[in-house]
Amino acid sequence: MPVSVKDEIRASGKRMTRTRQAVLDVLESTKYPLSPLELHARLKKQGVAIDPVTVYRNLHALKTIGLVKRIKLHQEEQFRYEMQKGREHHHHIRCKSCGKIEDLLLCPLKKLTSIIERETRFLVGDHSLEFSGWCPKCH
Amino acid sequence: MPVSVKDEIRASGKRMTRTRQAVLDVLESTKYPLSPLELHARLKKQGVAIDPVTVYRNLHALKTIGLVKRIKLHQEEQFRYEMQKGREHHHHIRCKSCGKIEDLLLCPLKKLTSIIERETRFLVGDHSLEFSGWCPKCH
DNA sequence: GCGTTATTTGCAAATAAATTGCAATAATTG
DNA sequence: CAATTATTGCAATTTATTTGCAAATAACGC
Repeated sequence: MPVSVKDEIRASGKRMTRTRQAVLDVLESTKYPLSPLELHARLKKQGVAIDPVTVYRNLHALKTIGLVKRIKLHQEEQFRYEMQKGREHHHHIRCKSCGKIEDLLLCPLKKLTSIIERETRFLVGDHSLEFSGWCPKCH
Repeated sequence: MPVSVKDEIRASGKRMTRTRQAVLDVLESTKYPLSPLELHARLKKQGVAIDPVTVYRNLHALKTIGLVKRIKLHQEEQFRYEMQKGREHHHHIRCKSCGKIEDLLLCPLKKLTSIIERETRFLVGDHSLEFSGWCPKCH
């Protein structure tokens, strides 16, 4: 049987709360990574009473468990979060004009790790790749 | 004859000042991108009297002209700046443990633009790629 | 060189994103 | 249902960055 999100939270010693569930629901239903304050704004619009600090803390907690991933797009000032559980490895493209963000499912980098490890003597753990340009509406 | 940095600054209507020169000198002599406050700390250590705000403003101005590039590594909170003029297209690798940053001269992405443009209907302008892992000292 | 003018600088203050302390609240366990 | 421990909200703090404004200083013409 599949391990539910709630099970994973409980297994880590954390609890499933009303606000935590609401944060997860928004992340699950959004197709691109959200900043903590964007996420808070959505909850507010839905009528969910929650303090911005609580959003920050929940995202941090969920990241610690590995349920969500924190990313920073290289033109932006804030962090963004997206669901990690059940999602394929992917990257993003962001419109320089309107800021629209989309997922990219391709990844040309899987074969590259050994080359980089040989060149730099680093042990490679992760990578981030981001494209930017202009979305269909903006060009 | 080659166009000097000072020429480019003058050509844009800006001026070459003592502090601007000092900021450029540090950027030219550093092999990895610096945050504004790191850069300010180096100047201070060198005995250059300069306000942090002036570092910020100079970096902004130099970026506007295209002499320097502003980047954000995806694990970090602050922006970093590096010389752009005369530098090859490159990416970075950052140690998850000590934060050490190195340049990577390879770029496997040049051929990918057309595939992404077809898939997303974005017009691709730029990309950023970053690896993270553990540097030789940290593993 | 000297004065004029527009850019640049330093200081103080303002923003914006994220974090922390603490008392009150709410979710689990027995 | 009571006891324990995680979580929440609020206020305050920290960190990175930006802005307003008066004083300082490059650059240009004479």
